[in-house]
Amino acid sequence: MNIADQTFPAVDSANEDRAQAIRDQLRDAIVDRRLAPGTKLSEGEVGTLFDVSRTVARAALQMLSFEGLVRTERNRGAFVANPSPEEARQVFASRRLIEPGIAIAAAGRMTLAHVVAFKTQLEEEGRFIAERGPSARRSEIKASGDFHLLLASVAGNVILQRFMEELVARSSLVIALYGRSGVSSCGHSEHMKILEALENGNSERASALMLHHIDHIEADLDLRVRSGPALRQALEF
Amino acid sequence: MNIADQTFPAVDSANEDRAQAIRDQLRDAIVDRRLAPGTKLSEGEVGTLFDVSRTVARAALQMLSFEGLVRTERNRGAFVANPSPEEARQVFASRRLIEPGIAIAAAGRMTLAHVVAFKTQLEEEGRFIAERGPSARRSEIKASGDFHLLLASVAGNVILQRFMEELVARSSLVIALYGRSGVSSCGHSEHMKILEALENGNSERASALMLHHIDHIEADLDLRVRSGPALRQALEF
DNA sequence: TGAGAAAATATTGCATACGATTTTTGCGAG
DNA sequence: CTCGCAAAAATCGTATGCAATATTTTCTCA
Repeated sequence: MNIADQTFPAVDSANEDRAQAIRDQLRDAIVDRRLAPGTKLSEGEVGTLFDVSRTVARAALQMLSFEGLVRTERNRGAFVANPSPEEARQVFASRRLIEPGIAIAAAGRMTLAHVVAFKTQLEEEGRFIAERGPSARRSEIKASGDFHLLLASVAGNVILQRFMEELVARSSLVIALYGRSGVSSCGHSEHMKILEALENGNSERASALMLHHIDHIEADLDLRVRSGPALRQALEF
Repeated sequence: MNIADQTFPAVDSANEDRAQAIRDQLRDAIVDRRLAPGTKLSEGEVGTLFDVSRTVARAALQMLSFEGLVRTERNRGAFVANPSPEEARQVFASRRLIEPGIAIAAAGRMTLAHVVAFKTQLEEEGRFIAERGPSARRSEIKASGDFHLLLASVAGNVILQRFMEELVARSSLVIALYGRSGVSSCGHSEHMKILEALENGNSERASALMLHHIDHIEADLDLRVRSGPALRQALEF
């Protein structure tokens, strides 16, 4: 249940910015659902948990707020974001607009090292799908997102890479809230097909496959407004 | 004229977050070049200037840092960003990817009110072009960006809208650094043509015009590495 | 017993304090 | 006069304190 313990030792970033390290750990926790949407993240609690003052905890929360992973209300505090169906649609609309282009850019820059990295990534992704249990499930969600982030890094545009980081993180949140089944196994094969197109330098095909892939992910969502979450949300739960 | 007015009431902004207000003012100052790239923005100075403590000044600078408008170095402070030619290319590559899609989305959502807003915007834009003097020049740059932001707000995707806010702001910085001529007068006529296509619901044409428009803006840049700026940058100027 | 008010408690927003790091200044040697 | 180095000043990173706001608990009274 302890968020700090579960994640990396974070030895490397000890020297670096502490707020950023906390941000990263909290983001991981949000993305793979150890922190449920709506959960309150009080400055004091985060601070004591990571053994820093409220000042730096606050900075970390502010970063997450910029990324849309946390919603902050004045004088009330920070909460893990609870994206509405409309927000969910906008997340995927944004991805449909951006990711096909990223796939094209990446196709033109693939090196052997990139191919190896993708293969490693997909292998890990497959391993988590094979495993059972909630922990593997979480790792699977994360790995699935990592495929898209790897692609963005290959594309070589740091601005788009950052946009994708935000979109992938928010997608995880959306899937956590509105996901129907584990589309992931299906997604895995689509990832492999995309890699194949990238390897062949077939940018058009990679782009088209990516578009379909995003459509499939979104199609698995149930974005009808449900009384359950809405009620809970209204009650600030 | 002001996009914020168009979308939110934003009247209680004074009551709201002060850091955000400072962020907005600093961003305006950066975007229309009252603050030159490389200028140091010390927390204390910003704080006294806006009559707040360093805490909130720091928060404002952190926000600008996320948007890529200022670069912060640990233990050294915040500086108005000084984008490299490579960063400049990435900004425009991102815009080429996103804005045609935004134009298509906007074309499908244009209302009469939107058309009126655009007409008002373009009229103002034209007024600044006609005027002379550095002040009008600055207003012209800002107005030109506002056209793109207005389009993004019409598209109705708040995520993409935020991305565009960042990209437009960074573009202003890039144009300030690498702009050759005032392409703006040419840009103005292109804006008008885009609006025409939007009015007619011709989304394909609006999208294509937008792509060319971005190309034209970028074509006006001189992105060759020059000894002057590079040297100055190396010397932390 | 239940509803509403009032007090107690918790949490945030912001300012300030202090050690750490960087930058500038002052000064003497070459 | 310039260079190098040490002291001083400035600036940053972070903790903490206080007032304002929100939340919870308790108490009162119908």
